[in-house]
Amino acid sequence: MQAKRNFSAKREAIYETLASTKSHPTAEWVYDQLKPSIPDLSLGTVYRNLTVFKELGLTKCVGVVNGKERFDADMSQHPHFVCTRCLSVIDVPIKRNFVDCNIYDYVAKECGVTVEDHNIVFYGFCNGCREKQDF
Amino acid sequence: MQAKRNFSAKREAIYETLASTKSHPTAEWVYDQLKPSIPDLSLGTVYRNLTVFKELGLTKCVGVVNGKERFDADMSQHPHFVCTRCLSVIDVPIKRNFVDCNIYDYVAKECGVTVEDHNIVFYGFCNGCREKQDF
DNA sequence: AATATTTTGATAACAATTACTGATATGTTA
DNA sequence: TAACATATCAGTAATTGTTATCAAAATATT
Repeated sequence: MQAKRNFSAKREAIYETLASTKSHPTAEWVYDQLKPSIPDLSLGTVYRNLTVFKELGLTKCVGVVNGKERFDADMSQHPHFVCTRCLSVIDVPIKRNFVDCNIYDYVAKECGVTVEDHNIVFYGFCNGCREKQDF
Repeated sequence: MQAKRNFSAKREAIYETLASTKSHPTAEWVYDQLKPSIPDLSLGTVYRNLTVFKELGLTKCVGVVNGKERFDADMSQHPHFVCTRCLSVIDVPIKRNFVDCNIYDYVAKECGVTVEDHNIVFYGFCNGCREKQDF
């Protein structure tokens, strides 16, 4: 369990909303979730705090889907699947990492760079979308 | 060698610009490259044709870096490295694919989806950026 | 040549995100 | 407690990458 942070009520609410979903939401989705219970919440505040969380290493961006940044509070290294039909983003559960330090070293050597992180995204369509449509 | 396509002069020029660079440029970079030799080129035309190429399967988007879409005419499956300092995008050369059909099957089964494509991106800093700055 | 189709430049529209500003809340110090 | 400094915020304006519109120009077709 993480030590209590002295976040403002709104910052805490934004973080909790992000931490309690696996939907990898957009900033606007977080805003829409909280607006009913926090009527004076501003969309700018959501954006501002998502940036704060990124700086604090509490969240990361899992990519830009259809022009919208998608956020994740699950900082464990795991790939994602993006349904190119409904644009949902799904965690790919892994037993152990697809990508290990050897690959970082390989990329470092091949490209003449220092590797700090990586991101794996699969694309396709989810079963919900297959049922709805014929391909 | 690819058969001659009956592309318009501008479409051809845009494609050639993209095909002859490994910089994974933005739409605007392509525009800036061509503007001197094609003074009446419009930025909209570049965007329009980049979309056409995507539909024709001639190019793909390698991701969105700092809010800008980065394009690649190299359709072979290969990972990319993004320097988070200078935002350059570098091809990672591979002998054989990191990700094979077995992994597609694995993701399909674990997530209940159909996998059509994937994208691997490494992040870090390139040697140029290391030399310029102390970290 | 007459007509249809494609492509284009210029511009406006759009949408996601960021910047700004003054107000409010919170923390600190004495 | 009061006085001050700092952090956070709402509301709005500005910015920016991208897309849509539309009439003109180029090209293809008959």
